[in-house]
Amino acid sequence: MALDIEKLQLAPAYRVVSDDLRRRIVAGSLEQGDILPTETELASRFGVHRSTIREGLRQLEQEGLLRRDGKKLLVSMPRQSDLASTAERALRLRQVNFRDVWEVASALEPLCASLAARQITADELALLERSLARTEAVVAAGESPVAADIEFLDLVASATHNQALRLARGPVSLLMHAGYAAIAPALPQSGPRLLAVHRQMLDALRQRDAALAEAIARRHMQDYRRGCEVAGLDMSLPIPPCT
Amino acid sequence: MALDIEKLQLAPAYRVVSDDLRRRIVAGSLEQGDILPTETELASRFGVHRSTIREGLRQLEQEGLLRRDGKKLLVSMPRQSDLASTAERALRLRQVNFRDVWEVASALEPLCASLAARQITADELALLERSLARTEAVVAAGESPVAADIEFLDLVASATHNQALRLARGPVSLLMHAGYAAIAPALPQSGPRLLAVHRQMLDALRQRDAALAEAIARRHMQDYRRGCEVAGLDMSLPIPPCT
Amino acid sequence: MALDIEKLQLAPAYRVVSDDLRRRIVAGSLEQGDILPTETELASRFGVHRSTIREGLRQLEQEGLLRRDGKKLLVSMPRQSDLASTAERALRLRQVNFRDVWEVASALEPLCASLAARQITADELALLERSLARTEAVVAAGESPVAADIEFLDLVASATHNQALRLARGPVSLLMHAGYAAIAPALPQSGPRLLAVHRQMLDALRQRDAALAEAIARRHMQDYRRGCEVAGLDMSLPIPPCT
Amino acid sequence: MALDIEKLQLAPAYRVVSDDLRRRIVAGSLEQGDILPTETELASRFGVHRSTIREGLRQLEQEGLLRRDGKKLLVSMPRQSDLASTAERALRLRQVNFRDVWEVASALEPLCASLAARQITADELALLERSLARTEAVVAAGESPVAADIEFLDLVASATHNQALRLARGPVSLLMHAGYAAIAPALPQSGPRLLAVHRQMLDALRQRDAALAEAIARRHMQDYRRGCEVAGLDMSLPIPPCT
DNA sequence: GTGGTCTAGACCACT
DNA sequence: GTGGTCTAGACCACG
Repeated sequence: MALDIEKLQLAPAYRVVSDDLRRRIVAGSLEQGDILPTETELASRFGVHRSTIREGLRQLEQEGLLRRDGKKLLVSMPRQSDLASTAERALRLRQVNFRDVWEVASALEPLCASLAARQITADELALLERSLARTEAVVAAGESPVAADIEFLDLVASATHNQALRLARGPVSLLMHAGYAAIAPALPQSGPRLLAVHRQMLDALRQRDAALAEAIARRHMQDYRRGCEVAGLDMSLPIPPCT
Repeated sequence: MALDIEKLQLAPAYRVVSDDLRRRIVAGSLEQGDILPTETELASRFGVHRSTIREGLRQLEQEGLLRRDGKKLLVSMPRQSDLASTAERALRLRQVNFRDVWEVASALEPLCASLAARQITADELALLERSLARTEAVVAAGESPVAADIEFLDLVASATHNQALRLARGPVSLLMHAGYAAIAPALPQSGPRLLAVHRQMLDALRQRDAALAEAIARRHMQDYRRGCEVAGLDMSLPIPPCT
Repeated sequence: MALDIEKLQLAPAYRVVSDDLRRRIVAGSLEQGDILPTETELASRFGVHRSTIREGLRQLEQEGLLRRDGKKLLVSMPRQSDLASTAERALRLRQVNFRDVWEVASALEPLCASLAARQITADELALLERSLARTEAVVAAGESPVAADIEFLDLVASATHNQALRLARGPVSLLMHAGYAAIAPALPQSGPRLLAVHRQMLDALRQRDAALAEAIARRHMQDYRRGCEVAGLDMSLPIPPCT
Repeated sequence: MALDIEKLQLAPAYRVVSDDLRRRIVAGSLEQGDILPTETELASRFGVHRSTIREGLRQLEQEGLLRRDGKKLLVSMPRQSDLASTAERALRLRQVNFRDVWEVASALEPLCASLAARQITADELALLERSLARTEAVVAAGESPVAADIEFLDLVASATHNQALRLARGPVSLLMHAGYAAIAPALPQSGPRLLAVHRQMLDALRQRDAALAEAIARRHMQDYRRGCEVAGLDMSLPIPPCT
């Protein structure tokens, strides 16, 4: 009597559902923008209860592969911003400090600038110009230029057309934002200084001058560090957990 | 009779639960490794149904703040590897190409090397030595050195003690891995070459020579690009969606 | 977007276990008398908890495919007697009456006798002789001959080598037993009368005289009915639920 | 000091539960169709864990005294069909052959017919008429009349109002069905022939002619045997173990 | 919220 | 050590 018994592996129904749909999305048999059948329909197709379907869909939504638009359930790409905020939260929890973030940003932002100078389109230049105009208004009004800087840098990053780069700098950008917001009030000059940098960067990009753009970005990052020193901020301090 | 009725809390009960627990975790009153009470216990403490508790816990699990070990529910930090694999999947779906990934890696890996040279501990050096020994065995056996390279670089990244950097390079590392695996079979010299780089890097780190380590990392990244050329791989090709 | 989704079929682990083992038994890869591994061993082989194994084994035990002998778990055939007692209980619950049982017995016992006369072996004849001897002792002692009659008739039924017949008459025999036991005390002659019938039957079987054996069985059944009349028993009364 | 110690209660808790409930059912304090409290409720009433309750309930379910309808647990009688299928499986495992089954059926079906002729009600006659009409349609369509024959004979058996008889013939009927299904395709005349027998039987029952009904049933059984001969089926072959 | 299922671990009795 | 029993708690699917 030789019993050759295999180990059982039992996947719960909701995981079978989510795995099946994920496979179809990744494999391309469900394309971005496709509308899924109703939950009831899916329930009857899979032969399980609607709750089970919902449990599976929940997972895919959180992965960003599905998105709800009104009542419709659309196949979608995970949004860079969703991933960024998740990562940002994780980093804050791990008590990442300003210096760590700054170090990474110092590597990525010049790369962004350099690549953007090579890849940027006219449309993207126009977007940057509009952003610059808004920044001028903000600075003229004496308001905090932090949000404006973030917007500008995000646009530059977009202009690289490098998804991996955008994804990598996403959370770093958010955290730099937080750090900058902490010191900006103590630096009355930060607004005009920022504005000048943005103008130089836009010029460099217009001229497709990658080396110049990169140098400006590098200087911009140095400004941050100098700002911290001037403001008396210890870069070893962790960025506080938000929320 | 004047009824002063409070505005209804529109936050669903499960969100109250998850927010409360998240606050305790973030505030440190629940520490990493702590075991939560049973769901039943939580349900009675919060005065809600167990299903509600479960819904709240689910949210925290997906945030990575809770982790199940067997039946136990422990407080935990989000794992870098989880975030990395999610991000990796997203990038593959967006059909990121080898060049994009390589560009980012070329910025981050030298930074890793440089910082690691300054921050690495004796223990971490020992880990790298063991990794190198394994790589030697793998290369001697003529097996693929891809996994060994990944392991080595991950250890270097850990030695920076920079969470932001580790998180940013996580998905990039996974994708480089995939790209390297695609070309390695066509490059019989890649094993010995890799081994030499690892040895040089370990030496540089031992000597705390940041500039040298950075230079080696830069050269390592150049090797990748040259490998692609030799293997005839078009770096504009998207990395295929896995799984 | 054509979604061709298969219905999920999720078998619980304990059913996978029982189905797997049942298949092996029915297919013959586990033979009657084989000893199964311990529950703990099975649990580790299947990769599930012992409780899950027990749940699966329970099913097979109740089907009669497994039997416990001390600590050992043996592969076995379902026993006719188990099925009979289950059926007997069901019939009592449904308040089956003496007449119903008698009617069925009147059809089956003569058939038993007839077939036994054709199929009986020497060994079986010997068993019947020993049974007859015990009956003589019982009757001589003035004890109740009910059990003796049951034993004799069961032996005759066995001698038909017809499993379907044995199974069909099983519960009927048990209930006749109960009915007979109710009236026997009121019939002092029943012992000797029974003994005479057994002797005649044994003779008929020895001579392989199917017609005679059948006639004797028929008469035997008539004796039961007459006994009821003599004892003043209303055959429409239900046989009481036992236990 | 005299210690009078009672024998320990060796009955396990789950058995106390099942015995208690069985007693209530058999005694009638729980009637057929009554709904039991939830398992949780029973657990708290008996003061044991839910698993223990479940163990007890399982026993009663397998005895057929309880039945689940959706989530409800109702008191019920054991179903003849459950017992029949268990017995059928046992017989197949024991490799019962066609002849054995046929022999028993030859004794029981005529008895059914005879008793039914005496006991049948107007309602039951109407059911038989409807069954006959369906059979006519099936035969006219050239489909297999096997299921129709089973239905008709089961209705006749029901009309005897003899539970013992119905229970005894249950598994035999199932196995005859299997045997008939095996040969029916080879007998193009079997449909019309069957239809004629059903019509005659219905007439005999309408006229309450027990002797005629019995004779028709006897002939019907002979038809089966002849069918086997015509189809070239060896009646000594075992009916194969199903599933 | 209910039942079905699974895991985990414990204690006892046998042996 | 093995099986029998019991408790506890958790996950899952359904409604």
